[in-house]
Amino acid sequence: MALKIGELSKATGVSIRSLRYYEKQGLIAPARTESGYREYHKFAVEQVKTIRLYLNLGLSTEQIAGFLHCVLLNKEAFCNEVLPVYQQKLKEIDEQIQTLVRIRSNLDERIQSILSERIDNESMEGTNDES
Amino acid sequence: MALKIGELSKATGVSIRSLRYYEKQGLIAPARTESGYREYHKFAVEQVKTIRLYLNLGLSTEQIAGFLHCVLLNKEAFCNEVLPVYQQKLKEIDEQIQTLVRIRSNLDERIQSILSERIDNESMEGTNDES
DNA sequence: ATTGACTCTGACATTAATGTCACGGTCTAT
DNA sequence: ATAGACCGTGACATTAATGTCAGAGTCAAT
Repeated sequence: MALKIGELSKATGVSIRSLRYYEKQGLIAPARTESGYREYHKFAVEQVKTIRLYLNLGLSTEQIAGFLHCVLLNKEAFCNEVLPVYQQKLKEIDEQIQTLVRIRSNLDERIQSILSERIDNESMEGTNDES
Repeated sequence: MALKIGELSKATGVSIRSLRYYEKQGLIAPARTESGYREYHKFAVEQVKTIRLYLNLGLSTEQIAGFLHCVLLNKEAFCNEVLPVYQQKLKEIDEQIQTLVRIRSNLDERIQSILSERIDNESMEGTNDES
């Protein structure tokens, strides 16, 4: 009935290394056999998939730890810790997008500038570069 | 006439630590006094600002090293190494933006979902959460 | 000559999640 | 009981640019 770590890894596609890491970060707390092996209950599969879901949203293990115990039992809307984390993350992502878009524009202008200068000089041959 | 590293740092706003790092990465090669002090010529101010410009475009010191010697002497359009780096970076940035936009949408949906569920339950008091 | 400001090098820290390795114990099938 | 597959912990590596510290040498002004 209980899963060993290798079985959970295969069932979830998450590496053993990462499962141990999640445990150290307080995201999952398997029982132990007498000999020290981790024993995951079958719900752990869903639990790990939930952790992956939040990690894929760009949340840190620390942030996830702040509400995971609640969302595993309730709908997100019932967990007061979730909304502020989402809103904070949304803000960060908007800032990152803004930065990237600004860089993108700059880069694009430079590329267009180079291309147009090359077209201008396409008629004349014999130019060189790369000192 | 020559600048010491502290003077160049003040003139450019770049930390001494970073100036030494740029040197190690092959971006700038100051002369040395007999006693081992770095001696920058006055053009180094512009050179460092150029380095900062490219770093702010998100290029790595390694990428910058690939064309810096050329762009310090010519217009970008004359340096064949520049365009492929720009195009590669543009591609990466577009991918990053796509990823962020996708996460943003997901996050936004979740926030809206939480908010609407809360509005739905606004009339009924006495609910609780945070097991 | 001494002090204070400056410089040198080398090293360790930072971030976050994951990979990988070493060494040793456990379990299972034969 | 023994081989082979599995598991345990702990440690180091990864990335990239920068901060910071320690210990030592240099320079300029007094």
